[in-house]
Amino acid sequence: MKKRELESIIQNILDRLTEEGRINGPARVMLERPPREELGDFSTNVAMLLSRSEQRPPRQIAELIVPSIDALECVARSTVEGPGFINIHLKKECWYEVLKEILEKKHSYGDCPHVGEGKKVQVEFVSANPTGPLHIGHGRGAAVGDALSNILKAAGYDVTREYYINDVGRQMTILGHSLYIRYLELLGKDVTLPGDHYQGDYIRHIAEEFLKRYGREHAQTPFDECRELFIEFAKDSILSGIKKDLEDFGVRFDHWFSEKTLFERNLVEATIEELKGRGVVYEKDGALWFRTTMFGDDKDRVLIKNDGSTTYFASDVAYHHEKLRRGFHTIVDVWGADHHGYAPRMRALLSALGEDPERLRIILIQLVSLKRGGKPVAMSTRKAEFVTLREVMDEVGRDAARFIFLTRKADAHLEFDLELAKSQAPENPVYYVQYCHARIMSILEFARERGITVPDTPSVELLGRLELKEELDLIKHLSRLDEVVETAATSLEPHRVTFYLRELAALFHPYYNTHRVVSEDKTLSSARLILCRATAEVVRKGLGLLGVDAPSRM
RNA sequence: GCGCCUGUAGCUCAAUGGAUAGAGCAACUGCCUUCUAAGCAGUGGGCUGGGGGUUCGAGUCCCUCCAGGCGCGCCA
Repeated sequence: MKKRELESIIQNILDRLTEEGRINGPARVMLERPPREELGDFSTNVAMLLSRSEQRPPRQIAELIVPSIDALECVARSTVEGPGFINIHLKKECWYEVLKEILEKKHSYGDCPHVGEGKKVQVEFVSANPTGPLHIGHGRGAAVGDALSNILKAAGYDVTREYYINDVGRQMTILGHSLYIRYLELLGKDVTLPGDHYQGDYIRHIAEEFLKRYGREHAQTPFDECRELFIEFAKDSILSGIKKDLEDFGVRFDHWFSEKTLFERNLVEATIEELKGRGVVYEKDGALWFRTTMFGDDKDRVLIKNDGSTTYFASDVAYHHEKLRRGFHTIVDVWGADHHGYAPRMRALLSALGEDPERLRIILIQLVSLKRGGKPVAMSTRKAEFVTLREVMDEVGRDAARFIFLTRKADAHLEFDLELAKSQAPENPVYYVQYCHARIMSILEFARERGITVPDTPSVELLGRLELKEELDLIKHLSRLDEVVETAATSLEPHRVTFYLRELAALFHPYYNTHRVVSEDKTLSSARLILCRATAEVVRKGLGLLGVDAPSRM
């Protein structure tokens, strides 16, 4: 029995009672889980919600509803408790169908296509400037954005993953010039890298590549005559490094959107014209302003500076206009938390264009504080002392890194301890869940060797052998996967899946420890193997949503 | 000064406005001749930063104060 299913059954009961005039209704039935298991499998507060309009105490209303619920096929009993909760205990036979469903649907179990209904959603994440390698903070953004994309897809959305490349502007010039200086340095010239340039060693490495490709060809060329060459070379080199890092991290984007193309296609200009047409821009002090204060922003924002160049914000405006034009129902932007101040002006843009600002959903990724054996690791982007995603991946492994990034809400600070993440000790959370899967695979292998079969379409009699409380608890938890996917998708909170998986593993491990799956009792073994298979299926599915492998052996 | 975020067990964090607020780690005590001990069983741990309000009901919503973080450029 699935929550959603029972919900609609009980909704029908209330609609009928309303029709019959026994209550004034209408009421929306929402099922929830009681805090303690003695209180039943599900509960509803509908009587309490009706109390006001009915002018009666909630318990009285509840008593009126309960008989109809009690009469349902799958209900063992339902009771009124506390201030007016209706608690529902289901018959255990109703839970077995969950196992059948899992074995039938396999990898698609847990999907809930009715949530997204195929609506187009774009998730833009990472979008780090192509001026240096990805650091650990980008890694968190990548893990969150990618897992969220997986979850949205499972929830029935048509998802596009996009990376926005800031490949124009002053910092690109500085990047190119940094490479130029390092190149001259390699040629033995007496040059120094200005303080506002990129200091990292990676520029030196790029300079070596440049030297290999072009030799001494540009030893005498003034920067102004070869800037594009240096900029492009540095950018391409860094970008391909970023792509490689992300690929190794298990993240693949559908689109790499270049800011430069916005200008090439005149989209920045066109968007500004559109805003002009809507009467939300004005000139002041020689600059062109977007009146974002009309839509809840603190102050108006400049689009075109008094020197005639456009601002970074102007590009963003054009980019988001373009996102809307591409027909995305919802646009998800994953930003570093330090950019939170940009939210009001971006929402203002949607409002100004006559769109519902709710179509833009912003996820803020809080800082990762890196530790090593409990001691903080200093990070400063300026000095290029930061720890790169590559280093973290190499040291702790992809799975551990991704899983740990997803153990917290995105907007909560995350403490990432390198020692802990790479340790193969119990305190490492990723192994707890993966081990559950590996363990089950091993049990299935063991059973196979003994010739014990696991039917694909088990009979109810066979499943009826699963009578232990631990077994029913496991099944009930397995039944919740689609609820978790739905909530994670609508709230844009992938960490919910992580918590769900930990709970699932926490039900399986003790079960394994106290009861033998494979025993002399052939039918019982068979039934338990089905439960194991279903559990493994759900673990694999859940880890897959997080982008983490489910190993068969550990 | 203004705005946003955070404040929950010793530490790191959970908890669609629901009932007696939960995990993990750390601490302590046990369990491998068995389908994987990367596991399990047990023990302690709390005025959810303070105060007010909204309502049947608040960790959750509103106001206020306190503490911490971040943001407040014709920078990118």
